[in-house]
Amino acid sequence: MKSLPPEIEDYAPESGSLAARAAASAGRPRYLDALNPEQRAAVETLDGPVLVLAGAGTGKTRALTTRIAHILALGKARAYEILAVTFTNKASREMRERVEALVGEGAQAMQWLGTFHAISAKILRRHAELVGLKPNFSILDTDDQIRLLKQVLQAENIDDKRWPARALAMRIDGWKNRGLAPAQVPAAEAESFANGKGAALYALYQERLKVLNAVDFGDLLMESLRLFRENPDVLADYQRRFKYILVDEYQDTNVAQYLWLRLISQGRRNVCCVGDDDQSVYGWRGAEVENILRFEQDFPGAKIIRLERNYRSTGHILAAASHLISHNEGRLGKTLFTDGDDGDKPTLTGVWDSQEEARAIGEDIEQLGRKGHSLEEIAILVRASFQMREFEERFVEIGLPYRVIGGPRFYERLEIRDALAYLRCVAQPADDLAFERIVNTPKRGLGDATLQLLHEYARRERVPLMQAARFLTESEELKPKPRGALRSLIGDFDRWRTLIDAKPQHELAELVLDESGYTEMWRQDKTPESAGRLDNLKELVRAMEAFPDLAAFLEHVSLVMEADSATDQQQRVSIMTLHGAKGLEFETVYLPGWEEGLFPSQRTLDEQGRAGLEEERRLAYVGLTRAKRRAKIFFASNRRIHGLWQPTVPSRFIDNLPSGNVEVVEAPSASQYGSYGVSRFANLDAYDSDYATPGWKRAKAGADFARGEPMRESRPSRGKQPTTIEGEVLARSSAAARHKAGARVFHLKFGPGTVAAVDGNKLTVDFDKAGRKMVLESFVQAG
DNA sequence: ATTAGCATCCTTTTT
DNA sequence: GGATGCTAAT
Repeated sequence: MKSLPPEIEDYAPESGSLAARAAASAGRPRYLDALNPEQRAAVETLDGPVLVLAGAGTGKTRALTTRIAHILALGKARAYEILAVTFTNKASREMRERVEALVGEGAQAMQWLGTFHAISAKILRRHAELVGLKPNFSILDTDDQIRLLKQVLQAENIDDKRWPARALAMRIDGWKNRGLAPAQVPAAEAESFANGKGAALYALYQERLKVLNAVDFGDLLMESLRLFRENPDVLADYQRRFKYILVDEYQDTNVAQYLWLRLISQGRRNVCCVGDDDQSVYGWRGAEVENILRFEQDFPGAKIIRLERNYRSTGHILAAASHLISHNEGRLGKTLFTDGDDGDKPTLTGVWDSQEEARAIGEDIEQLGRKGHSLEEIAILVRASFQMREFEERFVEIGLPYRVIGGPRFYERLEIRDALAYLRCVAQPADDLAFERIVNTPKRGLGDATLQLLHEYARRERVPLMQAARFLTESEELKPKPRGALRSLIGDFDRWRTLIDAKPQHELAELVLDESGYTEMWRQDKTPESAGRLDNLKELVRAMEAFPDLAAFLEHVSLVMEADSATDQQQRVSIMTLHGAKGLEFETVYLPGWEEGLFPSQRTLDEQGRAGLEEERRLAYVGLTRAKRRAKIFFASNRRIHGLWQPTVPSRFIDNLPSGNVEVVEAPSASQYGSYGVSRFANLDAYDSDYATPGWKRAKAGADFARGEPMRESRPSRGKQPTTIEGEVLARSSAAARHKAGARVFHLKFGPGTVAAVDGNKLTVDFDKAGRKMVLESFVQAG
């Protein structure tokens, strides 16, 4: 077996060393003074499994980073003997920075600090051959993954209209999240795709990945799991190596990650997981709250430490958030408290539509700005990214500087992906997906026909496309023109490849992009974006300088798809999704779009039922607890969905707020826009009554009425709701109860039709005019 | 082989 | 209302 490199360059005092003893004898180290008793327990309880339940704003990261510093200071382990896993790149960067702040350069040696995916990739590269890969395997992103699946579907003659590659990708991801190899997929689920071919397609896809010497995100976990299971000696080595293991955001781990962690921690069992069950918001991508709820069973003898003292928010905000989240069942339960002021009550404002919402929030922010508040301390947190546009448009109009966080990412841009495909072809000649992407970009006269030929040959001879191309240019099978183009392309790649070791990677990249004609292509392009694209390419080349070599850069790119080089000094308001806001805090937080269907998301409700509702509520909790001093909730009575204006109903989460801690506020200068919708809420007396007052109900009924077709079948009438949870309607329109085969329905776009089949929330409908379509149940009304 | 025009899908959330 | 992917026309 392959032994691990020695890493002797890292220094940390041996446990018995002078330095360690000096530190110990100096009494309590200074960094412990900054902690409260619970945090200190989280830091000092080093041996055995520990679960730290850290509520929002309770100093979780501080506890975690101090714990690392403590381990290092006591000499219990060296930096490279600590495994510290986070969920996002953002979190691991922050952790590294903060450990560095505590222990200085020592943090540099934390080479096992990173995301589950990054660490898995690192391990996998060291032992690639044991799982049938070469050490330079490519990591495919979602886009590549779908393109590959498309090919698999095509090869199997499966209609990818009826069975879209995207849907298959989601299923496969789901299986991988649950740690299921193709053979382990439950029969019932395997059946459910393409008439029972689900698992078989999964298996074929895995085969293709191996041929391509590639893995997808899920494989990073799956393959390292397999590596550990099939090679106990390798596993034992890592078990021995990691003297202390820390896991951040434990509530977000999926089954595969849990299994991975359990394997790797069985050695010394010094595992410390930090998390908050109330902030578990990634269930949709396989996170299992159960993991954290079950911790004590999984790690017998575990100590549980609760951090409940909140340092972030004022009293009313905390009260509102706590009351909201108390509507969830299945919590471990924490009671956050603060010694601080009550502060301002969170506000609740109703507006006519989403445009007025943007207008009102824009004005409110301007007002704060005039009062001297920093825009950096203001954020707008939305449920879904399409909500952002309205704010952007409005803010551009009024000249309010803003920044969208988590928007289209640098490495997802077309030109960047193309450039990377070139580099991947240079570094990893077997990377067919990359090759395919750029064979004809810029245009070289290598179209479908040529590619078809390449594919045939590659398939027959079981070689990568690049090699197929090489052979074909030497035969007579190609017409002269494509043959020449292909030959010169191959020649280029061969030449570039000889330069890998001769030139710094950023210079090589520049050369490749120029010689391939790629930059020229954009220079010729006259569309308005082309200049920006060229800038991005320059930026890419510049970013490469910081890496030791091309391979290291490509690794970084596949795993850390982000780049925020915007280093301007101007203050900006942040616009981001609620998911993206997790872990952040702001003085003032705007929470727009609290409407049924949008938040909670109808889709989540339809697909996940009660678990989905609770997750949405946790998201609301996350949103509220981001606010330090001001939280401002908005809901609109009308919103444009799929280009059509639809009346909306205030979110049930508004009913979950404690009326005593919330203030109902009229939108600033709303009347000038003739918004009669607002006044209803202004009249609502929220002080001495709950929201379930006659006034509130009237307000809601008003929204119903605005729907135009008063109380028709478009919504289930009160009283015979399909599913009820804690007195709440789960799904405003649950398919099962509403439409049966044969029923007449009406669809806004397709018109009247007859239901042919029902599949969960999807209906197959024979429309009178539009023919047979599969539509979401929520888009049709009984008709 | 390339392009323009048309149809269709969609809209969570991310490693 | 918008992007993406396909078909049909050049």
